[in-house]
Amino acid sequence: MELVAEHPVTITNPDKLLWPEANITKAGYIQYMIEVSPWLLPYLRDRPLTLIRYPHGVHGHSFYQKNCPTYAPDWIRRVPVWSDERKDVIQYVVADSLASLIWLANQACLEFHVGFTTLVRPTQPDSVAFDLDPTVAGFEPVREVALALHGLLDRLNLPHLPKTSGATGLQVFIPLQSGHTFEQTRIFTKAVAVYLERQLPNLVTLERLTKNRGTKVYIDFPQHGASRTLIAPYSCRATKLATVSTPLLWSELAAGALPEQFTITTVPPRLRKQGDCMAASNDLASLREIVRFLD
DNA sequence: GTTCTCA
DNA sequence: TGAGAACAACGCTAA
DNA sequence: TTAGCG
Ligand SMILES: [Mn+2]
Ligand SMILES: [Mn+2]
Repeated sequence: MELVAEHPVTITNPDKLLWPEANITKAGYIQYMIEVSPWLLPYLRDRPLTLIRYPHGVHGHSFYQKNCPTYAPDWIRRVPVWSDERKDVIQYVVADSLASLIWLANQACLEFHVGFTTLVRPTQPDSVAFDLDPTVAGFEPVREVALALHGLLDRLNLPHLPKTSGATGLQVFIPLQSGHTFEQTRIFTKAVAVYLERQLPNLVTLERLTKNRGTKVYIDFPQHGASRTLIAPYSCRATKLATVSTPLLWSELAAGALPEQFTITTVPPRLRKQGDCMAASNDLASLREIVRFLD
């Protein structure tokens, strides 16, 4: 089976079930990519990809892939990035077209993870994210912590919005003006996390050891770092329900939205009807004043 | 999913 | 001819 | 330094 976008792509095993419980085949996954590409591609632009591949579906063996396979067609964009530890360059894939998305989907890349910088300004984070991870099943504590964080960021007059991770937690993003450093964002994220832990001691933990977290929500503020990544907005997750990392309105979160409501099936019609609430706001934050005060 | 290597 | 392996890796932070 | 984490 062959699909033609900017380039022709041969689809192998289009009927293979990648998400059996959700009844999503590879062809269905590619259809999702085609439908959401206008909203997904902007979040992948100029960002080296960390991919997670599931060649035999979400229940099969998986592996991370950073280096672009040598057999990829030459129109797949590769960007060399030096890796200190490996003492070599990694040829990262950067998705710059629908055809790239389709080719990666055929490779069973189910998850697309990206960092906080782009190739345009590789040392400057263009957003801050608070990663809220529940320790035990149940979304209500996550919602409660997120809404408290919302109140705080509102009082600081910083633009921000939530997105489901597609797994069990939530991320709160602050889009930044250009010119910030990771040193500044580290000071800020840590101060906010410590503040929330004090404000909600029964609900929030900053404890690194899982066994010491009890049933609290872990504010994973170290996840905001130079070489760290988070699931990209509108990327699928390798979950039973084929959930999607989905930006939400605060009103939706306050009204009881749940991560499992946003899936490969529900997200395309949502985007067609309501558009992308993350793209809708173009307000950028400056942390300079707050960081100067904290420092 | 695809390629490569070793039986 | 076919089975099996490889396909990432690092900063953070507490101890 | 390393251990444990994501
Ligand atoms: Mn998370
Ligand atoms: Mn996390």
